[in-house]
Amino acid sequence: MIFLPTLTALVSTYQAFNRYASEDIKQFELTMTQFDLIATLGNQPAMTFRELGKKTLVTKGTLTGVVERLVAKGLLETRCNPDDARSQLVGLTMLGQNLFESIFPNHVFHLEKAFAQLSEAELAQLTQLLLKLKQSFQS
Amino acid sequence: MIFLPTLTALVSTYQAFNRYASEDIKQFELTMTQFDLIATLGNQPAMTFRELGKKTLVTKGTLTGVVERLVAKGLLETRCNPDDARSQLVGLTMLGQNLFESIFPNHVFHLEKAFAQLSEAELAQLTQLLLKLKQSFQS
DNA sequence: TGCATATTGTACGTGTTAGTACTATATTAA
DNA sequence: TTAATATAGTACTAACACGTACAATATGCA
Repeated sequence: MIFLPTLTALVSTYQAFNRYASEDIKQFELTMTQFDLIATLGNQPAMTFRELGKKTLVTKGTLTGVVERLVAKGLLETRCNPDDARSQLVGLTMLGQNLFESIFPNHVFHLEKAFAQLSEAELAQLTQLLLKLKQSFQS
Repeated sequence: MIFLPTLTALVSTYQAFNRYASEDIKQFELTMTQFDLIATLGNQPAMTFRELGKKTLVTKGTLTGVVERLVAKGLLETRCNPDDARSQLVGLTMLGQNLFESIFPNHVFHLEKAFAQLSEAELAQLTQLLLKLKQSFQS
């Protein structure tokens, strides 16, 4: 059970990040997942559900609902994919693009403040150790 | 945005852990959160909702439902707290205790296999860096 | 071509998850 | 002792999250 402190640290840090980021995003009436989609689509050409899900780490079943709500808010729009009739392309509307531009830099700055407490070397090491652990879980 | 790789690593490693652990636990018809409660209550005297929530990092609103389902399965039981009429004590039933004893060691071993890919020094360092980051999010 | 197989996204069910409001009970201090 | 305040747990709502099943479409190969 020597790994228990590490496991607890992983889970509690993830939760702390979620709370920290959520608080900032809440003022825009968006959830974390919704913001993640907006951020991923910002300054990018429209992409398929599959690509969007891969980039945001959101599974396709969840994605349907989240996109639905963002379309209802007028922030996203979908259209048929001319290259594949099974799939659709999702992209920001003008409104979504404007929102992205007005809130994204501030949110990045908010996150930067937290991460800045770690040096670049520490960030690199943390990333490397996390990815090594992730590998272990996937093999 | 130098922190982005670290953030992605944090989120994806957390998700990878969840999948890795869930797969093992699914065979017992339990969810991760349910198992977490069983594991926390194993070999322990009954505790209040508050204590249980604190140890498992589950908020009280969520806890009500999770405990409800475990009581329905006959794995947990609640009783009044003689020291405080507002609260209840939650503990394992005999069935829950038996289940705990039969599955907990195997699950620990399953987790150990993954964490064993990192040395003790790496685990310590990872823990330290994660906690430092967590601190940043909380201040 | 035509069939077997894989992929895309939706529908649906169960179970968290967080937040807010609420009731009941404890605690504190005037 | 009473009034103000804090705490424990429940009720409820909205939104994720994941798995499975499904229909429509693509793709591979015989």
